[in-house]
Order: sequence, then C-alpha cells, then structure tokens
Amino acid sequence: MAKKHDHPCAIAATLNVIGDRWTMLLIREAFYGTNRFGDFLKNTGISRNLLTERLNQLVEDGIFMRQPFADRGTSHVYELTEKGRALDAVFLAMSHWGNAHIYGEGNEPVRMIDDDTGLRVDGFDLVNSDGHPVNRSKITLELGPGGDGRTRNRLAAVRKFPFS
Amino acid sequence: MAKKHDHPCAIAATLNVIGDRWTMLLIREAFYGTNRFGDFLKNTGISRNLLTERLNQLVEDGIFMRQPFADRGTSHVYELTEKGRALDAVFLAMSHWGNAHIYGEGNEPVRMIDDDTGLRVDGFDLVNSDGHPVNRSKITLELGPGGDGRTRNRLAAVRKFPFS
DNA sequence: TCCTAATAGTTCTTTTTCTGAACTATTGAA
DNA sequence: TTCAATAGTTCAGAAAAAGAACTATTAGGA
Repeated sequence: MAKKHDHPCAIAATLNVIGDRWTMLLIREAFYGTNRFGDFLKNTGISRNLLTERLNQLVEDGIFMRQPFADRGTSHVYELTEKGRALDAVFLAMSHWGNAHIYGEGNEPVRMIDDDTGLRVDGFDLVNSDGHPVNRSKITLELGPGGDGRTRNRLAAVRKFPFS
Repeated sequence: MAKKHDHPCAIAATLNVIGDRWTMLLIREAFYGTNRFGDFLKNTGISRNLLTERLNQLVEDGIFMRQPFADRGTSHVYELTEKGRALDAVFLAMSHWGNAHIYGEGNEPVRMIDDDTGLRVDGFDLVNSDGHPVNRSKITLELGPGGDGRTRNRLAAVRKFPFS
C-alpha cells in the first residue's frame, strides 16, 4: 500500500492496514470463508500481482495466517488471525452503512439475520468497559497514554462528537 | 478515487465512498469539528489538489454539505450530512480496533469516555430490528431484494460468519 | 479606489501505484 | 514423464498521488 500515515491516531493506524480499495474486500471474503489465492482473485476482481502484495502485507500485519496446502501446485491457505477476526466490527459497520445509505431499505443485496429471533441485524450499541450501554451523544475524547503534544493540541480544539 | 467496485455488496459500495487512504481521515476531522479547507489540509497532511477532489466527491456523494462562508477570500464550510454522520459506527469501529490491536492497552493516543460513568467506551453490541442484543456467533446471511445471481451463488457457498 | 492578506482552488511535473497480460515455478495425478 | 492446476513474478502502459508553483476571490484598510 501507499505511504503510511504517521500521526498518533487509531483511525490513521487502522487506515495504514485496511485503508485502500481492496483490503476490506479481501477481509470480507475471508469472513465469507474464502481462503485460497485463486478464490480471492475470482471473487474480488483484484489483479494477481496486487493480490500477492496485499496478502503478503496482511500476513506481515498479522491479519492473515498463511499455511501450506497440498492440493495441486504451490498452494496455500489464508486464514484470519484473531486480530483479523477483530475487524468484524468494521465489517459490520460498513455493511450496515452500505445497506442503509447506498442501497437503502428494500434494496439490500445481502441481509444479516439474527438466528435467535429471525429479525434483521440492525445496528450497534456502544458499550463501556463494564459492558453497559453508552449514550452515543455523551462521549468525551481524552488524551491517552500514547498521545503526544500534537494529540493534546488536537483534542484541545474539540472534545465533543456529533454522534447521533 | 479509483475505479469503482461494481458488484452488489454493501462493503463494496461503502468502499466506493470511503475506500481510500484519505477519506476516513477527512471524516475523522469532520467528527472532530474541522470544517474548513485549510484545516483539513493542515490536520491530515493530504495534498491540496487531492483535498479539492475528495471534498468535491464527498459533497457529490452526500457525505458533506458545502456552504459559503464570508471570512477572507473564497471560503466554504464543509459539514457532515446525516448520511455522513451515520458513518460514526465505522469511525468508532476503526477507532476501537486501532486502539486495541495497533496501539494496545496502555498505549492509546486518544480514549473515548462515557460521560455518564467515566468509563471507557469499549466496543459494540449488535442489535436486531427490535433493538435487542444479537449473539454475534449466531448470524446468518440471507439474499436480500437487491441481490442478483452472483449474490445468490456467493451466499450458497458460505452462510456462517466466524464472528467472535 | 487600490493594495494587501487570507483563503481556496488550479495547474503542472515527477513519483508511485495499479492494471492487465504474458510468463515461470511447483507439485500431484494420470 | 507429461499434464493440469495452482500460485506467483515480471513488465509495459495507464492512472492516481505528491508536491510545488501559480491563480482567483474577497474583506478590510491605507
């Protein structure tokens, strides 16, 4: 991928791993069960050389594990690591937003169903470290231990989120 | 941005809007309260010509509203639309993942605090359309009204998510 | 009125990345 | 030992991004 963002920010850091046109599509495939080079290729439309590069990078970043697979030829299996599976929240958020705001109600290509009730999965509640729900409009940003002067200045300007 | 993904998938559709190195960073800035060309420029490090192009695209995509601002020179104010604010879930998911899996506990540059309890915001619960919690490991994918033959074939292969 | 400063945006060149196609390598099975 | 399947490499052309210089617009002040 391109040059990395280098300021202390979790969004920037995350974009350094998944912030390009293809990576989240590869991770979507992994969640769908795809684990072979050729299947990633076929199901996403990425070019071969980019796929090679992206898979290598994702293995290096600890998102995929690569294991030999004795089939025909030189085969490997790519599986999500725990760190990779933890991207499920990003997957779900993007999936929900795309359904709601690009396709719109009644036009979703794929829906997620809650097996227990048969109802559609339909959003998220934020929870705090006690597991209790958080009011999305009452969140404050705080300088963390990994922040620096830039972070402090940045937060000094704005602390309230317009979450809804 | 680059060529668009063209298959019926909410992730692909979302990537067509935010799937590049800079866009989520601009949206982060908007959540932080940034609304002027020069401030986006300064706070992200994007180049001027790309910023112009991205802002135009985001206005076209309905993520930002652009309004005249009488200051000095030819000024505008960029504000998130409701569709843009709805990306808060993506923002929160990326933010949480970056903190947890790139910086790690004790190294977060920025933390989100639940004003009501003072505790850290620490993840998401999925909810169904009744607003009730969903067991993440019990979700099924279903062909939606906007799906096509490709979608059907795709889902036929795998229906269970390895969410954790 | 004219100049200046502030802001936003454009243009242009160079560098980097992506695309797409052809080619190579490895290995199991016939 | 040849063939087919798979993964991966190489390379040329196209597209996008980076970075710097330049232009345009307008408020305010001399």
